[in-house]
Amino acid sequence: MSKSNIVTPKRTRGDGANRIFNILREEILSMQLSPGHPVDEVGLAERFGVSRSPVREALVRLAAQGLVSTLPNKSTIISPLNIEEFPQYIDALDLLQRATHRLAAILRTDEDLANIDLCQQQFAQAVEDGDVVAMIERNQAFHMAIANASRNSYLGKSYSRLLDEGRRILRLYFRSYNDTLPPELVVEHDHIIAAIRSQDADLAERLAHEHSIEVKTRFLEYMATSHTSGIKVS
Amino acid sequence: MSKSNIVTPKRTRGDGANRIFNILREEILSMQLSPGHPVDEVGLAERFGVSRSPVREALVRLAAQGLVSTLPNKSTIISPLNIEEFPQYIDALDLLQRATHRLAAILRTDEDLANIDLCQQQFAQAVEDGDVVAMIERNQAFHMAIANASRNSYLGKSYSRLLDEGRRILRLYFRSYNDTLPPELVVEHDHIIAAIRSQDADLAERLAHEHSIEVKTRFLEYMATSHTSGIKVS
DNA sequence: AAAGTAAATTTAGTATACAAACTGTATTCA
DNA sequence: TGAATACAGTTTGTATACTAAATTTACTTT
Repeated sequence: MSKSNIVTPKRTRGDGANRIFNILREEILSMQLSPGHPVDEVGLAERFGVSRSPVREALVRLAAQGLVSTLPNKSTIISPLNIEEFPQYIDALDLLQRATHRLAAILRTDEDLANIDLCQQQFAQAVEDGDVVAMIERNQAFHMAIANASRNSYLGKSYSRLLDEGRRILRLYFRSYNDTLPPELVVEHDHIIAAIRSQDADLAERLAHEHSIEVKTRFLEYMATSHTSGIKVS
Repeated sequence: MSKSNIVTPKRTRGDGANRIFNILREEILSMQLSPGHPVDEVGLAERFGVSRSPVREALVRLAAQGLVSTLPNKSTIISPLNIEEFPQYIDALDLLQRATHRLAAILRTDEDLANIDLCQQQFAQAVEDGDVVAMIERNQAFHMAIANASRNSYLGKSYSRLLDEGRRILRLYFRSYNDTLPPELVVEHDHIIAAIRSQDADLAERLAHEHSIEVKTRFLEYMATSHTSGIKVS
């Protein structure tokens, strides 16, 4: 193992498009690339040191997930997030969340519980650190760990898709906390875990529901706050 | 308009990959291309009279929808359908179906109703004709017309995705009818329409649920029938 | 000066060319 | 005879080259 792989980061064949896809996906979901921003194929090709082909494949896959929108014969752009659909989004998320969490309470194995606990630990750490980006990621991982325990890949995939799609909105949502993340978030998760551990399906579903309703309420309140109401204009 | 466009079917630029995607998707969903069957890029390129590039783009998009599976550096194949997950599939479908149909009953406009009626007409025609393939298509269009009336694009997309993913399984399911499609199928749809028209959300949800449960029951019965039980082996 | 049209530039879509990885066969050695 | 390695053939992933569409710019015309 004396071969220095510092310079060459293992550019294995077939990995190019994958790599670009993952990086771009991360950058889009974390809002480093802002919605509506145009995407330049040749620019990306240069940046990643590859040709347009793998870049194109990555973009096609991102488009399939709705993360970028390609206008025919014109530039592709980072998909704008239409915040006016937020209530509908939460409705959908709530439904899938209730379903997966309920099933998880019934079907979870001890291994599932261990997984969920681990995710919760990491989530709590992110909250404590006040690291919003990490926290969103851990939050998603936490709920997906539960969804995986529900033993229904179809629900799991739909739920995962929604969480992904909403990650950018959640990024906005957590701005409402002004970067001081309250420990209540962790406590709620703890309650959900307890319900799943004791296999109380009704409770798990109810907590999941309250969880999403709280997100909805808080976000709408946040959106409703007028930041200019204190300014006299007359 | 004297220009003969018989030979050249309007090969507009930018349409190539799209065209191939749609055709292949249709062929996969209708089971003309059997699950597990390998897909040859150059073969497809020759068949459609294009290069590998648009074929590749189409395949990437099909892969994103789970219709083909690409093994890295090896051939891509038509995704196998794992029938053992059928109960889970129906569970997921049932949930989304209930949700969309309930919301549709509450939020439907008169225009939605007209749409739904139209789809039902075409569905009934396919049943009468005993055209299984057309019927599956119309059935999907019917339920999507309802889902569109639910005014929730997130639920709509998840539901649509499930319907797509399950179309091949439904193809198997309808084999249980031995090509003599019973008019009961049409009647059930009529009941759902009536519930949505009268905006009876509870009823719409219940009927949607019964609809999927019936599919599940019948399919499992069908799968359980032993076609070799009449053969003596000892 | 405003508007319309034509040329030029940019960029997306497609075609082709090349290279790496996998498959299978054959030959060699134990 | 069987296993292992090497070689050939096929195929995927990537690079490059080309074409057409769309936007921009400049020029002409009223």
